[in-house]
Amino acid sequence: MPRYWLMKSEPGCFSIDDLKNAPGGISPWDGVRNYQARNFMRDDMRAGDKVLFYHSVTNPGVAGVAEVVRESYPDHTAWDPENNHFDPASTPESPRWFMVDVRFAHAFARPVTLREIRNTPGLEDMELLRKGSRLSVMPVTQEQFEIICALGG
DNA sequence: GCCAACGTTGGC
DNA sequence: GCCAACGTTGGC
Repeated sequence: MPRYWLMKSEPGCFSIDDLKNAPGGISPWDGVRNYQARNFMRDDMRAGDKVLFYHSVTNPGVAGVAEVVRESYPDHTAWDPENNHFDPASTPESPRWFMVDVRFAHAFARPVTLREIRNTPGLEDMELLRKGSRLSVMPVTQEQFEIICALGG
């Protein structure tokens, strides 16, 4: 049974086009430094799960769809002092942060904006819309996933 | 265990 | 740039 997620990224940092242009359209989803988001990736994501790729900050909205192709493994960027997401508390012997690999599936012809999500019946319960929500990795229902794909064309 | 201070996220 | 909301840290 495939399952469904929404993952946020600032397009200035990593956009859906960056994923599309990565080798094989595959990239690690690194840099997550929030325990709840980490737990979703580490404990619950399975290869084959579908992902709504959400662009935050600049024209916030869902830009397209990706798929989980590798289940969780340690996020080595946490071990690199030169990396923005360096965390000295994480070590190769005892990794604190984990990531998955995702593969580009497709980009929506028309991004589904946050405003549109807010105004579409059937999407009002999305975690994304919860006031103050900052989760960067969150589950969505199959119904929510399909409504957004239909809006995206 | 409490909670104030701080840094970050992210919409607008 | 502003600021509300949140998560983490660290003193006590």
